[in-house]
Amino acid sequence: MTQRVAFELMATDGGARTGVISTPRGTIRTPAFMPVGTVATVKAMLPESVAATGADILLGNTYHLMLRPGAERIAGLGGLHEFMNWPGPILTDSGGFQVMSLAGLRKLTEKGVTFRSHIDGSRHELTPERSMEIQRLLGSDIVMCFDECPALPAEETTVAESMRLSMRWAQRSRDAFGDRPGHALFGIMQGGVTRDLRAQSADALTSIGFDGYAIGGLAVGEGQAAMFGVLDYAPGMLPADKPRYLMGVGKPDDIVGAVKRGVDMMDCVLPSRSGRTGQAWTRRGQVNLKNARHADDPRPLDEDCTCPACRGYSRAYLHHVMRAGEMISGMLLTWHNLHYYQQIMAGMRAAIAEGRFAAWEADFHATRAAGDIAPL
RNA sequence: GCCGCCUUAGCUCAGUAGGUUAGAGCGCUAGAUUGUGGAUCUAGAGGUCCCCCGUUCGAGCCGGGGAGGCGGUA
Repeated sequence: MTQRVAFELMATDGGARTGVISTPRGTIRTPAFMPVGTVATVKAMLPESVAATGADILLGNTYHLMLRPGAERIAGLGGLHEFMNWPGPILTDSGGFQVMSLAGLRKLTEKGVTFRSHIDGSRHELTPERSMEIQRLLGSDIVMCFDECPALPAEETTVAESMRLSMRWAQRSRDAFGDRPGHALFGIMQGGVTRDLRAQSADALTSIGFDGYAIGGLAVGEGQAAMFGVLDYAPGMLPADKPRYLMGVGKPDDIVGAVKRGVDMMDCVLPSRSGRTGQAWTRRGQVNLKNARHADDPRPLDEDCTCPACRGYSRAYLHHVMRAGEMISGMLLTWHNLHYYQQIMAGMRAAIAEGRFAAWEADFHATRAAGDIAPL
C-alpha cells in the first residue's frame, strides 16, 4: 500500500474535465459522484448494490462515526472498509459541517470546536488534529481538512473571519496528517460568494499544498445562480493538475453546471434522501411518487432506465409502497436515484472525452424541459 | 320495556357563565429538502356541530320531541 494517490487528467472540453484518480483501493473516474454513507451505510442500499450503480467511491463521516460507534472501535475492527464491507475508496468528511448543522451548544475557538452530541448530549471536542486522527483510524483514502462552514447569507466580515480560521486549520490539518503514502489530504476553499475571499483562500491552500482541493461553503442557502457565479471563477483559482471537489452538491442540473465549470468530484445526500421520501430524479426531472396521480399508473418510472425499480415495478407499486411506508420503497427509489446520478456522470465523462459536452448538455436540458410523462 | 352515557372534519376527539369566520392530532392534497438525525419543516382542502321544534338580540352549548350507537337491567 505504498502507491500514491494520483490524478491523471485525460481530456478537457471547454471548462469540463475528465480523468482518473488512482488509489491503492481502486480508481475513481472523474467527473465522479460520490454517494453519501454517513454512518458506514448508504442508507437502504447494500454496498454491492451501490457499486452496481456505477459508484467508484463513497463518503463517510468523521462526526457521526466518532460519536457512534467510535473511531477507535472501527479501527479495532479492521477499519471502515472492512467494517462496512466496501472495498473501494472512501472519502471522509472532517466533521466541520456537522458541527455547524447538527451539534447543540457548540463553542468555537481557535483551537477547535467543543459541542454536545445530537445523540445523547455528551460533550466532545473536535480539532484539526483530532479530525485527522479519527480519519486515520477509519482508514479513509481521501481525508478532508477540518474546516468551518458558515451558512449563507452571512455578513462578509463573518465569512472572511471564518475563512481565515479554516485556512489556519488547514495548515494544522496538513501538519497533523503528515506523509501517508496511499492516502490523500484535500484542502477546503471557503470565502462565501465573495471573489476576493475565494482568491485569498485558494492562495492559502495552494501555498500549503494538498493532494486535491475542495470548494466548500456552497449550496448552503445562496441559490443556484450565486453558486454558479462562484463556480465561474473558483475552480480556475485551484491547481489544474489536482482534483477539484465541490462539496455537498447537488441536484442533477447543479452537477452538470458544476462539471461544465471545471469540477471533478461531488457528493450529495439528495439522491439517497429523496429516495427515502418519495422523490425520484429522472431524465425528465423531479417526480414525486407520493403524488396521487401515480396510484393507478402501470408504467415504469422511466421506461428507458435499467435500474431494478424501473425494470420490475410500476409507478403504482412505487406509489403504494412509499405511501405504506414499506422499506422496499426507500430501497427501490434510492437505487433508481443513485443509478440515474451515475448515468449522468458516465454520460458526461464520455461526452467530455469525445469533445461533445456542449451537445450532451443541450440534450440533458431539452429532455428535462419536456417534463415528466403525461398522466394517464 | 326501563335506566344511564354518547352523537362536532375521512378517523379519534377537544370545545359552553350562550357572543365575529368552530379547533387539534392523525389521514388526505401539494411543496421544501444539497460535505444525511430513515429526520424535519411549510402550505392547502375538508364541517347541515345527528334531525325537528322551542327559548334568546344571538344556540355546537339551554329546554322538549325524534333518530342512531354503546352499556346496564327486566
